[in-house]
Amino acid sequence: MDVGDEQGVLVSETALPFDPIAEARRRWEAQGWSSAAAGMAAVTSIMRAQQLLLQRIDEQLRDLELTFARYELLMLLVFSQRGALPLSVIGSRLQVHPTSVTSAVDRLERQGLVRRVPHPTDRRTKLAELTPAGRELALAASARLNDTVFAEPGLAPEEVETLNAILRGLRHRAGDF
Amino acid sequence: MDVGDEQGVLVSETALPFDPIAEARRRWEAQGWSSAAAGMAAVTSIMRAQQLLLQRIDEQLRDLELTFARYELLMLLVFSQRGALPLSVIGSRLQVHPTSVTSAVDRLERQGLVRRVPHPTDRRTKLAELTPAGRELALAASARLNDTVFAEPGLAPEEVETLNAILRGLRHRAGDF
DNA sequence: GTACTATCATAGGATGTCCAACGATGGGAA
DNA sequence: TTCCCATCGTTGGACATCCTATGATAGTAC
Repeated sequence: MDVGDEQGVLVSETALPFDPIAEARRRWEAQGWSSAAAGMAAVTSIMRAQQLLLQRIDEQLRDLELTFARYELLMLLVFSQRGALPLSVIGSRLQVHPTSVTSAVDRLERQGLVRRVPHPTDRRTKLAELTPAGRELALAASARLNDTVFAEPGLAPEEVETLNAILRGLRHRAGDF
Repeated sequence: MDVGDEQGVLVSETALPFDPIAEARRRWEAQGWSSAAAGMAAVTSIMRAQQLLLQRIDEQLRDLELTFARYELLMLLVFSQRGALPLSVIGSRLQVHPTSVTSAVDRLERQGLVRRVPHPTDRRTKLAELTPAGRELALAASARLNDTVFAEPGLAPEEVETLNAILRGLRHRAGDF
């Protein structure tokens, strides 16, 4: 009769009666760590926001048997000229460790969404090449994510742009580009 | 002679000659997905910012044999009245799945930083209780993180507050509190 | 008072991330 | 040419996260 936890638990069952990050910040201040309190709150907020968004995204991708990590890899190939890129280039662009690329390509290959092909001149290098099924699935996943998450991320349009500007600076200073 | 990759690889070796997220946004626009482009950029930026911050934090915690997940759990106990909380409460406060709590407490217990003790009245429940070593290590880790990350997260003070306000709204609307 | 349902913690499995180490290949220096 | 070192991808291991399912206990409904 009542709502319960029909399908996805998704951790979100529990709404706290207060903001846990604001609470942590008050404790930081009370501890005498005032100069770090605001930064602690910001870092923790980013961690939590990432977790929330990732859960929303993965929930949308579940029927398609994709995750955000593999979706990002597919889209990188979709936007590449030949639908194929060296694994090392994929790692640089997605900013993940080489072993993460190997792992993701392993799964995508098992799903028939990607193929490993040799590099034309460098025998050390392998290319991940999109299959027709991979391209099709990537576009279907984009349509769904655009509608359900990206078009309405839970922020006002001007907040979205403010966030983009601030985080662009953070990424730049961290040496991303 | 040159810099190279002395100790930590940390993925960060590769600085791209352009902003990969701005590039993705341009492609979204070109694809006709304009209404979702800004949100896609924001979501991706949050993902990347989280990854960068987590790497900085875990790098600082490595000598202490801690990770951010276990550090957060320890600090939650430090700030609790009795230095002990039910595992279910820990899960609610940290917003993670019950199995993640079990896993983290397992490791902390193996490290001698936490003890499992029975709940006084509810025999289903177990409490994670801080040991003296756990409390001491949590404070040492806080000192280090305050100095190296939280006090200087890579953002101007007013950006930190803007971020906090925007992400507080996001978390609230997602049902966190 | 008994039966149903909810809650608590856990086990097992999947995924993604990192690190350390390895074999194969490429390229530059002596 | 030969040697040294960088680069590329992979394997194996650690950690964190989620999901599904399970057993034990608590609380409620009849």
